[in-house]
Amino acid sequence: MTERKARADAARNREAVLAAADELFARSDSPRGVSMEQVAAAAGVGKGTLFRRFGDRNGLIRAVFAARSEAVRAAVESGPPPLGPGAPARDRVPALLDALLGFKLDNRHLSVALEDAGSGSPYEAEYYGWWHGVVRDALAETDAVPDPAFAAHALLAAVRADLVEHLVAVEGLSGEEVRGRLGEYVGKVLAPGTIGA
Amino acid sequence: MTERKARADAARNREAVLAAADELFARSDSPRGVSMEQVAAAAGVGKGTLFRRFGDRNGLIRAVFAARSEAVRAAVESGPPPLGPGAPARDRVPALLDALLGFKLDNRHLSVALEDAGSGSPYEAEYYGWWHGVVRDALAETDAVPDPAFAAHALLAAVRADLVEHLVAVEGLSGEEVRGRLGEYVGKVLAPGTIGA
DNA sequence: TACAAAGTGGACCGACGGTCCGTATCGTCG
DNA sequence: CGACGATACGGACCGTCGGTCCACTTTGTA
Repeated sequence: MTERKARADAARNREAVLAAADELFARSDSPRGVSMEQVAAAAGVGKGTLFRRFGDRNGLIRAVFAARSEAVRAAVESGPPPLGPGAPARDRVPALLDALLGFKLDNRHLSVALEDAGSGSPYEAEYYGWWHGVVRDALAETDAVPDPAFAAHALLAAVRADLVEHLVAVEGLSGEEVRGRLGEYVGKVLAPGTIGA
Repeated sequence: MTERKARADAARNREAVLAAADELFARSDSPRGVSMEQVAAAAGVGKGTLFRRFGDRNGLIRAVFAARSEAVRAAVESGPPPLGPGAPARDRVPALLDALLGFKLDNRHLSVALEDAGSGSPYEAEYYGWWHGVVRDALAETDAVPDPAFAAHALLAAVRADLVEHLVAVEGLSGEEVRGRLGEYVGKVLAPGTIGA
């Protein structure tokens, strides 16, 4: 029964890796540009350690991403309205999407890395299911849309990391401009009006 | 000035490669599962030939994709309404998206391969720009939406290959169900109603 | 202090994308 | 028809990367 205490160096290394990876992904232009070996080196850790802790490349990316998104998640789950629970759904849906967009803008490279198909479908990632659930439920409350589950998918697709990246990097929109466009679009989807065919 | 005639074997090989790749991508579950070497072998061709003709893996995928989508493209550019030109924009937008969705349903694996971030952003692919232009212009005619360019991006995002794949393979929807959901959603976006906040 | 569990790191492996170049094939022209 | 140059071929070869493995070190316990 006496359980051994977790080793201190393990935790320290975990943090070091997370920090190093975060840094590297943020710096690099393409997610593919950062190799596991680089991350290991930057963290001052052996490759073996890295794989032991995170399983594979994907696991590492997910872990970094999870750490980064802690704050938004908390804000959505227990923060003040309209982002947090309690606000009228009509206000909350745009707030949710705006928050997610903001996060992707702030963590573009990391998000692209996560959504890279090479890392398995983004739709399998735990974070996606979570967002989808939140948006779907809020959407359902509004009655604005015939199929909240599908609409949630469609709206979330509008803030896909590579699309955001494209809008900013290629089309030259500023973050604020993208937010504005998205807000209008979401407004249109939520607008009262003919439903169905 | 007398130009040499192109060699016959070159053209033949090109077709063989295209066919083999098409076949392999369709069969394989994950695009990553098909290697250039496999394609070369299946086409009865050396690896060097393959890279010479298509530049790199990406080029090959794009070429296969282009060949496959010839038909839809023609239907959109010069086919009968509502898919082809001439139909009222309000009818054409749903038709366009439905056609694109249908294509992705029929060529799921290939589409996933093309949109794989490893193959550069899908937004850089020539085919995306083309679709975006068509949808944007049709959308602009409807006056249903404040920013046709953004709305086109958002609507196209709703039929991203990996999302479609997820809906079918994980959520278990049939192709027809997805079409129905998408149709409703597009209808909502196009519906007359409050614009903006 | 001694001992074992937990953790470490880097050599190693197989696979893959991409290059290179000696060789075979095709079209042309005398 | 024969020979020649351009063109294309193909597979050996290379560098890199994700992932594995295991001899060795560190940590906590008694």
